[in-house]
Amino acid sequence: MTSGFRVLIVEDDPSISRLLELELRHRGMEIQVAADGLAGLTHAERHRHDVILLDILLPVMDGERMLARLRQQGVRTPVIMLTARDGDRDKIRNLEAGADDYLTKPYNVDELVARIRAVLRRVQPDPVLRVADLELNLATREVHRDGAAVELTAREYDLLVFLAQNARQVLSRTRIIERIWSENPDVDPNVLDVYIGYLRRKLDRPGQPRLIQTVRGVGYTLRES
Amino acid sequence: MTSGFRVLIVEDDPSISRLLELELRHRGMEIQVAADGLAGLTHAERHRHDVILLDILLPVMDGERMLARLRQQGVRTPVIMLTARDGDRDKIRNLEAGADDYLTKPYNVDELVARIRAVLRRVQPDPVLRVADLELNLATREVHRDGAAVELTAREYDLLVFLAQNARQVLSRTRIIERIWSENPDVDPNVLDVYIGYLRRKLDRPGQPRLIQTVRGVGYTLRES
DNA sequence: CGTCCCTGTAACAGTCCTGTAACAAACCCG
DNA sequence: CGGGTTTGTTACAGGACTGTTACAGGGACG
Repeated sequence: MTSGFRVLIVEDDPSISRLLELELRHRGMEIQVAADGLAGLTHAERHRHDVILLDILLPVMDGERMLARLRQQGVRTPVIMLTARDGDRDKIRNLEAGADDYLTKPYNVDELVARIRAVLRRVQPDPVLRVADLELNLATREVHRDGAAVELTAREYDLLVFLAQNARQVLSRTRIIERIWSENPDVDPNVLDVYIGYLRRKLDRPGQPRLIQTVRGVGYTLRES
Repeated sequence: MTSGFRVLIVEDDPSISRLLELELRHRGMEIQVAADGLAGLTHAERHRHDVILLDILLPVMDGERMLARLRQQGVRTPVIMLTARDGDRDKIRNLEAGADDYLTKPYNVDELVARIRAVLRRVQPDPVLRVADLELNLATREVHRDGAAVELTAREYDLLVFLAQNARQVLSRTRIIERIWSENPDVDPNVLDVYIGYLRRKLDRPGQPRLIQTVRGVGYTLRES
């Protein structure tokens, strides 16, 4: 599977980019789209992608120049060129500019996916939930805060996952308790405060902003600032 | 976290729609079913759904036409196409008509649920209430005035939301108190003035027009000028 | 069968919100 | 202009809500 991969599509024809977007998203990838070379460059600099699909013919800044700039700035994200042209000369130029592969029109989606996989040649990453500098590996149940491993008990972990899955949302005390203590829905509600306390003690280092915020009279929320 | 979502299924084969209905309802979603495109269109126009599952092959009006009409009328509800066909041509056409994802037969319910969640996650922006330069994020309970974050207590927030939900309307003092102090309906009515004062102190910067207006002898109203 | 650690309860401490009260200001109307 | 009514402001005490710690029971595991 290819799920979890972040793909940047730089393509000015919406009917093509939209199709690619849908297809790749359908296969579980996260997609961003840029409609010209400059926007693509900005995107690529600001975010980390696993692969970039780059059309040659683009307004504002063409694919070749964009690629050249990108490499010049040390961005090594693999690039697959999308092109109508099929001449050897162009292929050579693209590869010299730092492309990793290319695909000629008309695009066959299955072939494209195969090439993406080939280019990545990476193991499927575990599903990871990230909020600020918190990382929850949902496959291994490992937890890291600011790179440091954190050991959690089952209850603590479930609670943290629920908070992280609803990051930024304010979750009411009752909703959290219903969800995390569903086997025994009328536990002493104070147990929630206790476990929030456990999590804070394990997650927050003095000096860092505290990750779990109290919203007095309502509940709790997990957020950055 | 799919509970509470409203799903419209447009599918003419009862054995399929019934199965989907049971499965999704079992997961806590609210289901409506329409058996042809025209009925589906009517449903979709009359009610608000969180996602529409749309079969391509339908009597009376096929899925593509229904989708096109829907989009034409400005309905932006996410649509997942259910289809037996798997050709690129069809995909392109659906995409252009405004579909958000698709699923090919035979349907796997878990996959369908995953796609529903994905679509909801992608599409659903936080519900935000805007009045003039005031922004209330009802999901995160964040409040901004003219871009600046404002910290409110629970009572203050509830009061402001009520005012904002009825912006421009003049709300009588009794109505506000009945609503916001419903647990204890015979508080000293002065408490309302006090809390209006708190809100003004936090929301208004000297120089800005004051957001909450007094309507003497009646109550208060939230409006622009 | 024993140990260890997780879990939930309980009791207490601390914080911050809330509503009251008293007074000041603004407004209305004669 | 002046009295009366309505609204605004401030200070404050009580209390609701949250945080913390200690501990007993019980389950998992060897």
